[in-house]
Amino acid sequence: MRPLTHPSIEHVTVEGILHALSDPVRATIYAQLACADAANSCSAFLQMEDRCIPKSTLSQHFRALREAGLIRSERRGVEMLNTTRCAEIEQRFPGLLPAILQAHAIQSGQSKPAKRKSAARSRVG
Amino acid sequence: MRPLTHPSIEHVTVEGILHALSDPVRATIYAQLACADAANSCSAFLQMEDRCIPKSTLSQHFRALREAGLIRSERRGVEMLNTTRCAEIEQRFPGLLPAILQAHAIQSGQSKPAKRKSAARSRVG
DNA sequence: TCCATAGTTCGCAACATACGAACTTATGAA
DNA sequence: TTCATAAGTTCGTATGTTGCGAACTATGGA
Repeated sequence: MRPLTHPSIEHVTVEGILHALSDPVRATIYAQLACADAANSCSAFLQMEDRCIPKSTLSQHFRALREAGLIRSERRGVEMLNTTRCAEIEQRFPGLLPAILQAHAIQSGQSKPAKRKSAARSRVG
Repeated sequence: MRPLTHPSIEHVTVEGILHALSDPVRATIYAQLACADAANSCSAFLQMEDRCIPKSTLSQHFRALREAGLIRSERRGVEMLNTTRCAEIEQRFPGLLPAILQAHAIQSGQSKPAKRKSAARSRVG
């Protein structure tokens, strides 16, 4: 079992970030991590939106996010705590992650402003 | 030969956009189209940054961009004119494309601010 | 018509992904 | 220590995706 590897922020690439987040499962995981207060374990995502993800697949997804530089994972006893590297990436690629997260929110309809009197494409931003 | 198909803006997805732009060749093509005044033909990209792209590969890349909703292509005589659908996408996913393009620019070192008085994190990437 | 140019499609090899099975690591109980 | 359990990882394989040369289609001109 090789140890967890995290790229330094210098080695994080735009292509890597986009590719990692172009998968709907990974995008969902990342979005949840991004808006979570505390770190999340992997197994918190075994069931997502009425869908079951196999453990092995989930492991690969976390590795993809980790190797893209999007999250940081550390072993904590028997489980793993995952946190986003938002701040670092924001510094390197300002505005990139917020824009992607917001786009995902818009697409999934989470960003409806609760009241839409004139349907004027009012989004979260 | 099937006719060119363009998804309606409603069917454009974030995942599709991210996946399309996660390829460095496509990202470069898109960036060039985005900052071009006039529409570009496909063959304008047969040679990019000291690298030759086969015609068939280029065709696939353009199809990928088209089907992701990123560009619009129309036959113009013997060639094809490609333009970005920036405005539509900006309306649907505000800020997404500018952020991605800027991130690519930062990564490729194109976005050095011309003056960097304190050498503040000004690395090529 | 024939020819040249600009792109597309086909076919195959190489690479990537999903997932069950088997494995490693950590923790607690006997 | 040994067994059991839980959380993740790695392996093997079936299935998808991608890159590219060869053959094809469509348009315009002589």
